[in-house]
Amino acid sequence: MKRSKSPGKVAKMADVAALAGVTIMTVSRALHTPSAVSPATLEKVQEAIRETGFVPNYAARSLVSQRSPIVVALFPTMMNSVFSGTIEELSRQFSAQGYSLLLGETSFDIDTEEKLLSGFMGWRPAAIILTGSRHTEVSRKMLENSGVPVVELWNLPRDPFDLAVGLSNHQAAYDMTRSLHEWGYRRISFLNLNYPNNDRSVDRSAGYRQAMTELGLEVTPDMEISVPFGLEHASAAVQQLLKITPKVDAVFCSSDSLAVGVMMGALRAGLSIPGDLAIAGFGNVELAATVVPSLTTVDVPRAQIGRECARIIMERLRGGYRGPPVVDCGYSIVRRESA
Amino acid sequence: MKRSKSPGKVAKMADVAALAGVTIMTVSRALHTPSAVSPATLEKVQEAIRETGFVPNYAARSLVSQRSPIVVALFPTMMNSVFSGTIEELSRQFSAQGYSLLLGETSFDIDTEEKLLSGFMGWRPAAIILTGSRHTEVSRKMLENSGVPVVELWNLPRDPFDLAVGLSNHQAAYDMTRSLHEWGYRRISFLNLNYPNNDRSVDRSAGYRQAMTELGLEVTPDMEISVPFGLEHASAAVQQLLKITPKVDAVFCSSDSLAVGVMMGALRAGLSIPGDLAIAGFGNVELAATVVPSLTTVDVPRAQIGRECARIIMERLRGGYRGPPVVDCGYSIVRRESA
DNA sequence: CTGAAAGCGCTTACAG
DNA sequence: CTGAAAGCGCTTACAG
Repeated sequence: MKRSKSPGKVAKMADVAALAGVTIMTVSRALHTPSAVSPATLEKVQEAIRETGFVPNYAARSLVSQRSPIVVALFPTMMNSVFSGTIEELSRQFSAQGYSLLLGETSFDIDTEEKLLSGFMGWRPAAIILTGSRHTEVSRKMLENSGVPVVELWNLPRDPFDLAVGLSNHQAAYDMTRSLHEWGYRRISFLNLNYPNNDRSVDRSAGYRQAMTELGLEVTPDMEISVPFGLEHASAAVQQLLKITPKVDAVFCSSDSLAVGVMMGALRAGLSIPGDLAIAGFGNVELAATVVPSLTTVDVPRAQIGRECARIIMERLRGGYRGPPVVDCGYSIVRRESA
Repeated sequence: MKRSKSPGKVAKMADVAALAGVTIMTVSRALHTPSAVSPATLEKVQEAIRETGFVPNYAARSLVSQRSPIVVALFPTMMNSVFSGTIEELSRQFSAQGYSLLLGETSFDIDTEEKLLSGFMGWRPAAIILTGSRHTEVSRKMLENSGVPVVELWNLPRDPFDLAVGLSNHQAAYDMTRSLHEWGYRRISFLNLNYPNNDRSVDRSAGYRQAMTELGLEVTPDMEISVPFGLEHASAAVQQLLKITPKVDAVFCSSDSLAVGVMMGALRAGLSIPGDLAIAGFGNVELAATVVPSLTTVDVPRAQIGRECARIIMERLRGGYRGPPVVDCGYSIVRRESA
């Protein structure tokens, strides 16, 4: 082990100041407003910082300045490239502004969300980003007490807690269902995730149903199938799809992950796609364009959602966000081979 | 907006103490050593905490206690379910111990790693988790100065910076190459990621080469192909594979993501798998078992890596890790339809 | 079982 | 352009 264990010798501002022959005030200024320090002094201080390897202590800084460079962001899962795209962008944007992202994974569960939130609250985050708009009462209380900007992602809530950035899941699902109809499919089934507090799922289901009703297409109870998150569940759902009578000719999946699972299950069952069964997804993840057959899906601007979210938070923190509380990033239908 | 903007009214310990009619010392004790407080007082304090919605300020706590409940973890990408599995487990383990994970994404770049590290250092993390064992000089300096446990994941470095948890990528690639040979393949190509500082890639390539040499199989320069991260690049690599003469009968990919990309490119080119081209991956992500044809791959115990990492860090922090600095979590060859 | 004092490492105002 | 003082919200020792 080449490590020289050296506990306690982490440089603090006083060490830098001593080395540079100034007070800590000057070091602090050299860090924050270098223009307010004479060039010669600045040089000395910077040299001392280099030599000591000094990194300011954020705990001390945020305690006294009453501002925290932390933004909390909670997502249902990180195993999904739909969310990863947004996370990546959020991370990039906030890093550039000097903030760190404290990420949490709720597993689609609002009680887990509450637990994570109460743990993260101790950091007095500058802003809080959540997925969806269903939260426990305790969570709402904490968010309210915090007094910081709260952004709900991925949907357009009628009554946002504070701010929201996303798309109309209802409208997108409605459009995709109508598109499938336009492309000639009539017996359209809907495959969903079975998490009750997932407002995206609920809205997509409603959009699907509204379109089906308007189109005069029947939706029997067996046509709406719900499964847990995970490829194998989606793949297994093909057996349920095959039992529906009369036979369905298309399945619209609430996520690309579900759609790929179904596609693989269908291929394995010897079905031809889209001949025997058309498949549509939601999200337009990287795999959707690559898989064979390529996946028809709803493109969600995940990077843009992250960007807009970061933007309105920064504007709010600087005191002046005057835009609408709910930002619509839109979506688009992408037709490929699977439907 | 139902939000009652209420800046500055976040409860602190003094508010709780006042409400409960005790001093902040007693509140602090009620939080940390409830058994040291009389039942009646404890009850009063807990009631006051509930009423005020008090959450302790971690900045203040960690400043005075000189310990931070933050663990920094840097990964090349979060878009990869191989890493997500480890991240999930790390997050679970550390949450249970009262630590928060500060996650960063290096994009396979050690300069980005350095930048993230210097930003996160200000939190005086309790431990630092990195992927791989190539780091810049500046990073090494910072890690050394920090004096905290550093764990390098995903490989078994001969000379770890401090601690390491992973598997032998060299050995695993060697085994897979020999397995492919055993299964009858002779012209085995290797598809890699083209990031120079990715020690996993380098080791896998070396393992492949060693096996090929031992088996007396030729490796011409065109048989080792490198592409950037991203499905489309892997898919496009099929064109290069087809140009190799004499024809290759198998391609061993340095990750499942690459393998799935190649598989899709091959299917699209009308090749039959494994008849025209056998494919093997590395990682055993969820998709590997589901995709058609299912993917032969190297199973990497990603959750176990996270668990072991958390375990040795916690033991070290409690003063007594006496195990080996490098923990081998092993791997296994999983044969499926693609080879 | 409870409390008074000191102080963690910085930044914020205010002087000079 | 530089510095002396106060204090952020807690925990750590030490008294009682």
